[in-house]
Amino acid sequence: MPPVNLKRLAQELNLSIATVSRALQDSHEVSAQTKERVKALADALGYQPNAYASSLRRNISKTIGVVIPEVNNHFFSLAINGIEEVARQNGYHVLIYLTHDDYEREVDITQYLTGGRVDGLLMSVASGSQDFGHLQKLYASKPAIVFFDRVCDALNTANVTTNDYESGYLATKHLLEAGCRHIAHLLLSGNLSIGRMRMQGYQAALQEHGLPFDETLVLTGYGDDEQNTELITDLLRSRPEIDGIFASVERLAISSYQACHNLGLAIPETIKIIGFSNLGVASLLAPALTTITQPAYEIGKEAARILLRAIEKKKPILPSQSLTLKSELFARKSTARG
Amino acid sequence: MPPVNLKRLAQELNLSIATVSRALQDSHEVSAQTKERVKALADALGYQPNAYASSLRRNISKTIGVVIPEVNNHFFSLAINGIEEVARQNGYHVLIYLTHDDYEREVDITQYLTGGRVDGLLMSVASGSQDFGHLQKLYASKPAIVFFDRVCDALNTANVTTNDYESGYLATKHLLEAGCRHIAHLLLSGNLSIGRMRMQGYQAALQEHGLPFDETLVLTGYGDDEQNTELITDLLRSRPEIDGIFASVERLAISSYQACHNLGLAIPETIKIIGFSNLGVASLLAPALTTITQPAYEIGKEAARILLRAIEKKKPILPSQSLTLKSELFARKSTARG
DNA sequence: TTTATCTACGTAAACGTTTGCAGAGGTGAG
DNA sequence: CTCACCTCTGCAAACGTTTACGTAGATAAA
Repeated sequence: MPPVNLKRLAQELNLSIATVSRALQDSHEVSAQTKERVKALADALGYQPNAYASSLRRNISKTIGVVIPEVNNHFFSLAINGIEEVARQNGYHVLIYLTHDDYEREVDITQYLTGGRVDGLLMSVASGSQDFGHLQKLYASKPAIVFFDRVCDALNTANVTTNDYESGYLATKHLLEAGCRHIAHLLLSGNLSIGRMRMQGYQAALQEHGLPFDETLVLTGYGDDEQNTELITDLLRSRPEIDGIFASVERLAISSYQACHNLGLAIPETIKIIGFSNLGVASLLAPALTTITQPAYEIGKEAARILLRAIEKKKPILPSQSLTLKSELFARKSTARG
Repeated sequence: MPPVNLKRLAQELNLSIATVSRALQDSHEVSAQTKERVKALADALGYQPNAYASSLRRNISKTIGVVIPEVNNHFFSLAINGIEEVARQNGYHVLIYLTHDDYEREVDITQYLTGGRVDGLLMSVASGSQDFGHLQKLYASKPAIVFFDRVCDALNTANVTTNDYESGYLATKHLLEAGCRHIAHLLLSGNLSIGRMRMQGYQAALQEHGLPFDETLVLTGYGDDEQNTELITDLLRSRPEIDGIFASVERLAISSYQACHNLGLAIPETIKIIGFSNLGVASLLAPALTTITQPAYEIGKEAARILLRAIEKKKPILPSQSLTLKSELFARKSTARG
């Protein structure tokens, strides 16, 4: 059985390939009658245009790439949800790449993507990244890029983030008002602007309460959860005065719980914990975890919208299109006053 | 600046396009010296082959599609992790599509995919699907398909699943041995073989303990979590004799917790709960949730391996290549003896 | 009548790659 | 010297689309 492509349709209808192609695109250059005939046969034979031929010819792939550290994380999975939603509504396909917070992988991936495979890119930078040379190369090579959450300041494009400074400030203030005086701050990387912002909020709140900023209370975690639990356990053991933890990442909040369990520290009596998290079951934890929750789904949607709009209009993305959404603080048991 | 493609390289090197193409593929038909020259320039100019031209010509896209109900679910996000891992190692790209357990969307998506956009497909069927006509059409249209977890028996291909009958049996038995006598079973769809298997295991365990199978204790949930919580709350209110819940899906286990909280039912004292789940924080819940945990990451990896092997060898996938991995039961507080 | 305009279709080139075939030049055997 | 063979390279077609351009016929304006 011959494949069902334009040529096949054209032959069966005694038309030229051009006319068939135009008919399927509802071109005004084709008579209504012919359009009918073409569409009827196309439906009957189940014609599906060859995406690669079309992409090649038009230099448009109707595909976007999503490059993120991990997917097994509520923030990112919700973001993907939003991205996929918007993409689908606009007839775009979504390619997914995971960096596992590894710099090397991120470099590899960005290289694949310079081939025009995608029309645009949504990205959240790996915490392990130090320089952004690979991103600049990628940026120069064409596709529109929008960063979300973990942004890269070095590129002249739009970012979709949350009010990280304010959130860091409020989280810390929340702990202070609950009575904490020695607050540890856990984060993944000091290189990312997102981490710096939260850190600055943390410092501002401390200062406002007349407390010194103690560098040794800042812990930078790795990718591996067990390793992080280990690190946090060590920190808590060696610094028994710590009475509050501000975790900048969901995973570190969980590891903190584990560490406290290990050491038999009572939450919130002897130590209070607040963390960035999109964990749906935060309220069901023992004890319920106080969270700063980012609107992950909306972030994904907005980032995708900015990207697709730029692609469709063939206009470059301007930093002025950046968006800042608000996170929300849900006070729960883990930071209740002793 | 002219684009950097084969033509450009050929011109600068005074070679033909054909020779350049062959050189980059390490063809034995090109002299070592020429290969060197070509590769050097390609590197220098940052040449990236046009994926669409290549796909068009070779009729191979080096891309697989992943069609799943949702991504905000630990089982699927871990599976994606495994899939992406294997795909990347083999130079494949991963397109992702979410059905949100909606039949219509699944039909739409399968239609996109009949265009030769992907070389193969990994799929977990939407719980809302009733007939599989769309899948049969898709199957007929070419690409290799491997189902995982939520399989479609109607197609003559390989499935990667877990020991669902056994798991359903063991979960129920676990509750029975903990003292439960009125066990509700929550699931998403009775149409999927996976649901039927677990249900049969549930029934077998009941029978073994001389207990009758009570249809009214079986609850079929929807997509929306709040709605499910509502349903479960109603069930528990109207049937106070229920002293055990076997949730066939992570989300239903969580909703069960919510329902118990709403009603002030003590877990595990008055009611015990076990659920299929890949929730990392299961042990941190109040109380810690007894789970049957599927090896989601391995499932993703194995499914991807079977698929890619078939693609590379251009051989059809046989049902005999199906794999059954083992789930593990983690007994925790939520099913402890009163 | 001629000329212009419009409609509906066809011709052919182009997108960038891969690959069958041919051929030029060199080497070795008879 | 001839013939065969091997090495390296080029020519050109093909993959399935899209689209600039051309054109035949019809209609309308002059």
